[in-house]
Amino acid sequence: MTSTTKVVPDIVIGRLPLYLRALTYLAEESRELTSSQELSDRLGISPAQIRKDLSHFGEFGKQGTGYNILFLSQQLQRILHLAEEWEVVLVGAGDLGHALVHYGGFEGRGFRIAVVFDRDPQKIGKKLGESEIFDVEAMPTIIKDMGIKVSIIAVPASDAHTVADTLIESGVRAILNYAPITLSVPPHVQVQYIDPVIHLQRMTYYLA
Amino acid sequence: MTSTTKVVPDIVIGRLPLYLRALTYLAEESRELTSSQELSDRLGISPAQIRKDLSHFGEFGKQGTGYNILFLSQQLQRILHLAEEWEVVLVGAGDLGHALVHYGGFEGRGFRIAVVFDRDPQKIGKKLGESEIFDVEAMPTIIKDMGIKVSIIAVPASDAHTVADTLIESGVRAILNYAPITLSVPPHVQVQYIDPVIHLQRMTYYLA
DNA sequence: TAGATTGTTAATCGATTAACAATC
DNA sequence: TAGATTGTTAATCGATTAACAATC
Repeated sequence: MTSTTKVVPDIVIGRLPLYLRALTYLAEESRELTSSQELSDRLGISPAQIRKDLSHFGEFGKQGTGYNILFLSQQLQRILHLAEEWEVVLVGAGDLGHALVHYGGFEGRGFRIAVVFDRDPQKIGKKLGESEIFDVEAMPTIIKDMGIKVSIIAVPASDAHTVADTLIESGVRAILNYAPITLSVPPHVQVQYIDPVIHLQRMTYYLA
Repeated sequence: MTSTTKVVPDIVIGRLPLYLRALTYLAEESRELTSSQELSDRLGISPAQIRKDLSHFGEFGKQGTGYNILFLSQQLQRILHLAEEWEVVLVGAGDLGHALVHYGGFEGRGFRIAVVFDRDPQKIGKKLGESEIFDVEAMPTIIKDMGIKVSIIAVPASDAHTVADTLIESGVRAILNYAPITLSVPPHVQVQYIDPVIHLQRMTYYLA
């Protein structure tokens, strides 16, 4: 019998970034303390669940007082491995790629788009954000050299799986996939999906 | 005692668009039939769960044979209210707004960005996609006139809640929110969120 | 001290899975 | 008929919630 390491449920992990985001807004309001009740009001997640989620990782609050906002933020950043900034590789320099590079929301939240690839010769060599656009052919070399572990796929669906395979063989361990396909990846690789149509279709079910 | 209408769990509704997307790819391969096992292989959702999910809405397959791809697609489109195309209002004509308008992925999947708003006088009056960019001040009038029910928020976080409130008072019932804040909305309004950083932070937890 | 709020336990609730009769 | 696969039931598994002792 091997030891059964108590794993924190993935659904709990998925809520931690929401807690962190809410805490960041509270900190901007120059607040010092908060409570599971206040976080609940802001996030629509029950106070009991917030306390239970946090309890998987330690004791971060004080009875009668609540949570110190900066302290809890720091702890969540540590738990989520956001103490240092992750360099991100972006594949796809189309409209979406441009929007992502010019998006200010990565800064201060743990990520920086450090290198961009595309396969279009018209785009290769041009500057995009802090990076030049490189040929996808150069992906394995450059990604390995830079030691990049986090990626964003913003290419058409037809190219996405090939790109994912190349990213993985280049050492990438996390993929944020904007292409509307499910990727098949080995267990050590994390994948998250963003497909706006999936979200819209989920809502229209509830419309008369 | 009021009658307890058996409600289909929201988590089930959330998977239906994935089934529909997979079926669309199968149809493009000119296939006629599929099975819960094949959908499982493509989606990473168990065959039992797929069958159970579908059983909430009727019997769409044949024992020993499986599911007719076009028939099941049609049924899912009907269930999700995608038989007709929804006109969508986009608020925010920045980089993200441009990317969304030029994104080809809405067509044929039930949505069309029919009107765009921004508050920047430099942008108002210019063309974006099939719409002119209108002043956000005109939102209530135009949205009510057009009878639009579905929206996308692509403005900075600081403006997002005001925009959401205006959308709701204009009759919108579904909001896809790209701003990194949780919205507080009445129960008859659906909200879905897209924040790439949340997805990235969820993955880095698993990276050494 | 009185009031507030945590961390945790146990109960409840809900979702997933396994298994199989029905049947194409 | 033999093989395949659905739809459904019951069992299992896991997540959420309620409640409260501990304590700031």
